[in-house]
Amino acid sequence: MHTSQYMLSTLKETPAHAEVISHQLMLRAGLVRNVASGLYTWLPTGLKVLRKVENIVREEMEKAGAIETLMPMVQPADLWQESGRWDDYGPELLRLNDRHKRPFVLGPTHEEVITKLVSNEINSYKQLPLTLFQVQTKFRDEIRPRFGVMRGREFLMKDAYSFHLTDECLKKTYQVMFDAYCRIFERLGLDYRPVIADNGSIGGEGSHEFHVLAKSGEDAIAFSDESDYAANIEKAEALAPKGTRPEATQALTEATNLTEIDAKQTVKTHLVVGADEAGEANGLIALVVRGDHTLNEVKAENLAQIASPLTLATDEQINDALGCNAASVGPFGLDIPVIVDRSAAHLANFTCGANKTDIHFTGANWDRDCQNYTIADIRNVVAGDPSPCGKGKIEIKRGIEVGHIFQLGDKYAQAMKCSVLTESGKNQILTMGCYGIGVSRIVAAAIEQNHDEYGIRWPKAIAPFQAAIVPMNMAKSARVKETAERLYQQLTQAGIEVLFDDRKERPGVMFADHELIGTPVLLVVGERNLDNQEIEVKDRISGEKSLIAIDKVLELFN
RNA sequence: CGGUGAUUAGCGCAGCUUGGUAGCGCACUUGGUUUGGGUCCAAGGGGUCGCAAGUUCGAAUCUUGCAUCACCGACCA
Repeated sequence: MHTSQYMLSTLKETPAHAEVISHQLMLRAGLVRNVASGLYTWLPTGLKVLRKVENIVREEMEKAGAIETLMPMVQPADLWQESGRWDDYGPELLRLNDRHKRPFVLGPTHEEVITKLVSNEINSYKQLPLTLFQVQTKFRDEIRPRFGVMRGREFLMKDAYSFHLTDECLKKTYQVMFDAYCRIFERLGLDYRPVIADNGSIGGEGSHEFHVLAKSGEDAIAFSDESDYAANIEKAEALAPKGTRPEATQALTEATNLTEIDAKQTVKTHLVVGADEAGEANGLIALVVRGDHTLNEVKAENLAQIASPLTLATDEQINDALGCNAASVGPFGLDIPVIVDRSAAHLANFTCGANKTDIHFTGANWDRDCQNYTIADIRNVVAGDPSPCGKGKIEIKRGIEVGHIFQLGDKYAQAMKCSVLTESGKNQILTMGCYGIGVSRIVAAAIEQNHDEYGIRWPKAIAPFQAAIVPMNMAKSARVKETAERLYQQLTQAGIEVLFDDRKERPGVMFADHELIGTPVLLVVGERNLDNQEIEVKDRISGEKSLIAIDKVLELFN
C-alpha cells in the first residue's frame, strides 16, 4: 500500500473530548472517528487491526470445535418475551418498531436467537454437544458511553453458545473454551489474566472473566501474591478474621461529639430495600460493614433477602423508619433484619450510630447489645486481606474485561423449550454455556497496554502493517526511489503487509506518523547507506536502529 | 437520571466582561525553499459563531428556552 493511495487520517493534535489514552491514540492514529455518542466509524487502518483480532479469535474458536454462524442484529420482541428478558432487561435494550408497528430489539446479545435456532434444528442427543459462534455487531444503549470504543454503544463481539445434555459435558466444553481463550490472548500478545467472576443477571453457575491488565482498567481484580488465584473484586471472598472475638469490656455509652476514632473500630450501617419470598421489593434491611471497609453491592444483591437490583434507602425512607439522618443509623434496636459483615461482626467495643440524629454509641458489642443479626460476607476485599485460596495476601490491580465465559445452565433452554430426545426416548431440556469476547474492545485494550509518548506500539500479531518503508528524499534521488520501490515489490510479493510512504513530506513528519500508527518495523531507505547496499531498520518496540543488507530484509519477517 | 462544563473553519482555541465588518495556530490549495526527526517565505480557499425565540438601529457577545457533546456520580455481561 502506498500512502498516496491510502487514507492515513493522522492528527497532530489530540481531540478535546478524548479522555483515555487509547481513545486519544485511536483518533490521532486514524483508526476510528466518532459519529455520535458511543458510535464509531472504523477507518481503514483501524479496520485492519479489528480484522486481525477477529481472525485470531475465529481461528482459535474453530480449532476448539466451534462452528461459525451469523445471526441478525435486529431481533423480534417475541423471542425476548419468551425468555422473559423483554421485562428484565432495562433501557439498555434498544427497542424499535418496524413499519407494521411490530416490536423489535437491537440485539445486545444472542441467547434467545441461538436457543430458538437450536431448539428448532437439533432434535436428538446424537447431535450433541454443539458449540456455535458468530462475530457480530451488538448494540447496548449504555447510559453513559465513554472511553471511545472501550465502552461504546455499538461494538463488535464474538459470542459462542454451547449446548449439552449434561452438566458434566458442559463443564468439559467450558474448559475447552477456557483454554481457547488463553490461546487467543497469548496470540494477541496481551498481558491478560483469567479471573473468577460473578455471573451477574445472566444467571447460572461457574464463570470467568478475561482481563487485559492496564492501569486505566474499569474493573478491580483481586490477586493472591502467592498463588494463581485471581477474582473480580465483586466476587473475591472476604474471609472471616481468624481467632475469637475480643471480650466486651466497655459499657454502651451515648456520645455526641466524636473525634479521632479509628475507622477500624467503627461500623457503618446501610439501609437497603429488602425482598420477600417471591423476590419482590419489600421493606428495609440493614447492612453493616466496618468503618474502613466498603459494601460490596454484588455480594449484597446476591443475598435472597435483598431486592435486586440493590437499592439504597432514601433519606426520607430512613427518616420515616428510624426518625434520624442517614449518618446516624446503627444496627441496634432495629425491627428490620440486620446483616453484618464478617469483619464487622468480629469487632468488640466499637462505635456505631444510635438511630438518633447526630448521636452515636461507643463501647458497643454484638450479642450483648444486639441479638438479632446474621453474619455474611458483604464487603469488598482490600489489599493485604488474606487470599480466599488460603495462600498469600490479596493484591489489587486494574483490568479491562475483554472476555467472559459462563456456564449458563438451563435458564434459556427452559424458557425457550430447547430440548432433545435422549437415548431412552425422553424429552430433555439442554444445558448451555456462553462465551463472549469483545473484539473491538480488545483493540482499545491493546493500546492501553502498549503505547509510549510517540504513539501506539502494537503487538506484532495485530499491527495494521507489518512494516513501513520510509524513503529519504525520494524526489531528489532516483536511486532511493528505485531501491525503495524494489523493496516494496519484494516484500509485497512475499505476502508481507508493507506501507510505502511516498508522500512528499519531510522525514520527521513520516517518522512521527509511523510511530503514532505503531508499525512494528520501519525500513529507512536513504542515500547514506545505499553505497553499501544497506538500509536502516528501526524497531518500534525497542527503538533500536540497525543496518541490514538490502537482500537480507526479507529474513526479518521469517 | 442528578451535578458540572462546553458548543466559534476539518482539528485545537481566542474573541463575549464593556453589542458595531469573525480572528489565531495546525491542517488544506498554489508557487518557491528545505530534505535523516513535525523547515522557511509568499499568496489563497474555507464560517447559518449548536438551534429557536426575545431585547436592540445593530447580537458570536445580553435574556429565555431547547438540542448535542463531554466530565463526576448513579447505572452496567
